[in-house]
Amino acid sequence: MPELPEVEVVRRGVQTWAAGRTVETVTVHDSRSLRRHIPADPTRTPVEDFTGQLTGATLGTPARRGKYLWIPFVPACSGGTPPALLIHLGMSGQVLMEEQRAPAEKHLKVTFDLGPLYKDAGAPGQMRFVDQRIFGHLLISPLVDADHASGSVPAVAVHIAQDPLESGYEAETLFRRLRSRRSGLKRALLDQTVISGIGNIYADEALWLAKLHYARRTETITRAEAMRLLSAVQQVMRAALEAGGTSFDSLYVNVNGASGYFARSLECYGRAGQPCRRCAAAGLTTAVRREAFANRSSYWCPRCQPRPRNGRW
DNA sequence: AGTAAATCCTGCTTGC
DNA sequence: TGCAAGCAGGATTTAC
Repeated sequence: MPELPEVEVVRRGVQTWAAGRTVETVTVHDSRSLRRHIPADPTRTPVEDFTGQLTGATLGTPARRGKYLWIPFVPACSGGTPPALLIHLGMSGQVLMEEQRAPAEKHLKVTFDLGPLYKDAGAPGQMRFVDQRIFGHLLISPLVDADHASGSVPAVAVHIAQDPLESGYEAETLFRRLRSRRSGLKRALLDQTVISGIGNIYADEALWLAKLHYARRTETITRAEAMRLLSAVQQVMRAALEAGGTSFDSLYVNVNGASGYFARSLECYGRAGQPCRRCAAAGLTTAVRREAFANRSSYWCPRCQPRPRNGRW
């Protein structure tokens, strides 16, 4: 559920409340949240290696690409580029700042006890990772230079494409990737190696805004359509970010504990059977439709986003 | 090689 | 009332 805007909200929270602090102790309550952590020391278990590397490390400025969030360790005087703590929220992951005395959440997975935050002595003592469905995960990964990156990215995330809110994102790159692919348009939008940060909800919102059908063949996309789609994606995500990251699903809570996605702002997703708002504004009545798609759902307006008929499947 | 389906996981909702 | 099936979905794994 958390997509780019929600992850960015978490990143900002981490920057405010955790950057510059030292990890004093780490407690792993459920090792499944570390299933993707590969020990740097092969004689250690993932939990031992994870806690060992983190204990005593100082957290730097958090960074993000698409739905991937990572916190580089602050380099020690003795040189070498340190790794980063990578956080992926999956669909139900939360990062919470809590007092140590606060009761454990039902789905608490990892607790980080943090040293003082010098700019704010009242900062909560713990950063917690809570995740009901365990699609999220934490790991420690070395940072490497990616050829298209302005900075460095975790080695485990080098395959992730730039996201549409990165400065200098090239619309032409998206156009070329869509044209060279033989697939449906929404499938391509959800492929994080094509463009990153888009999930099921904002994919439907952006397609609605751009008036494109989700199953439109990517190899027939025109340059103008690709530009229109990218603009729609950026518009939807900027609006979400402005709203503070939203989630009608109470599973998603941002780092400050406030709740998530902005349900009222959704124009299309989840509105099956309800009138398309753009059609309604034009005096027409068209019901939003829902169809099964790749183990989930797609929502679209049959008038605004008609299925292509001219052989462009 | 490139695309698509299957899979992981839990809790809420729906149907019989 | 109770149980079972259905649904939600990000990203990796497996299959074609």
